[in-house]
Amino acid sequence: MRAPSFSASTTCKTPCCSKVGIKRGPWTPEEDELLSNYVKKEGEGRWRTLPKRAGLQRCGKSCRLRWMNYLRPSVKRGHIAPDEEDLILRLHRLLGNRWSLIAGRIPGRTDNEIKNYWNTHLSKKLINQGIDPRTHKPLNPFPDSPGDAVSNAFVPTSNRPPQQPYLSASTIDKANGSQHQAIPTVQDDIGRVISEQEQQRNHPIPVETGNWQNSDGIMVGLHNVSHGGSNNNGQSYIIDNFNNEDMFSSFLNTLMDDTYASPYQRPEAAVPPSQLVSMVSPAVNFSSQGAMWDAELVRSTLETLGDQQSYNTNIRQI
DNA sequence: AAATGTGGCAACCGCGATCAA
DNA sequence: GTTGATCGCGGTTGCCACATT
Repeated sequence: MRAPSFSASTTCKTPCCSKVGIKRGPWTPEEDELLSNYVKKEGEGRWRTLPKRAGLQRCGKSCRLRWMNYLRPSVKRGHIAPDEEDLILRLHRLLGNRWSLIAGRIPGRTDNEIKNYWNTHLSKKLINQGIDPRTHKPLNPFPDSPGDAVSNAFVPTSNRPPQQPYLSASTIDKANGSQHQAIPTVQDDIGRVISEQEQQRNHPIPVETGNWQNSDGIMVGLHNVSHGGSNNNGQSYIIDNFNNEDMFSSFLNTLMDDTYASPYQRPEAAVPPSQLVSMVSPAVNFSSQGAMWDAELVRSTLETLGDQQSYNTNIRQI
């Protein structure tokens, strides 16, 4: 918590924060009430002019943050339940540090809360379990160990030099400056696709948080795929323009399914190659329509898992 | 009991994206 | 096409509370 203060001039360059006399620091109950009443009456948005209209000596950004992270009625406060924690872990593995996207799939939780929880609890927990919280891969220096099989399931190994850490594109960008072009990861691509989907719909894509059965034939028969995502190497992943939300949610759930995406709680659980094949083969079927699962990823995953038969049967001839 | 260290988290900051003029 | 305002996001800071020395 910060001590309350009034800014004479801040380092924030936006006009809303450069005003002299803007209050900073923790919010008082009176301010909360003013803001809460105003937003309930007038609705969200127009944050720039809101403070004046609501009678607050705060900048618009501060008002928005307070509303979004604390005052919104839908915000659920308090202890993060084990199932929420598992969901955060799986979504982070899928999406990286895209806190707003993760928060959009955990009802009542804010991006700030999830980010804080990750930084203070989950990253340490993973380290204690010998898992790199950035990459979700084992911290051990032997990348060919069996434990990597699960982690490699969604890592485009062909896109990056061997043993290079699985950093997000933005992290690589910042670390390298403009010297090197960032390599988009699968997390980046999936995050981008989800963002685009959500922008088209103007609301988050719902995701079931309960048990999800990875039945045979999932996504079989999915059509109307107009184009797929691709990285700098021209490799395609998935998948734009699902023809309805349920299919996209099913796909996302497929990626998050415990049987192959949650090694944290059940590290002994093996990934059945046949399950991976059933997961990816429908996407491969789409290749003729312009979208496909990265074949190299499928190949390397299945080969790592040592199931050449499934690979030969389901993938190679396509 | 006082000093110091650490954890937790609300709030701030700066940047990029978007949009309207 | 350009510019400026605004919004939203992710990273970071700084303060309080509690634990440890």
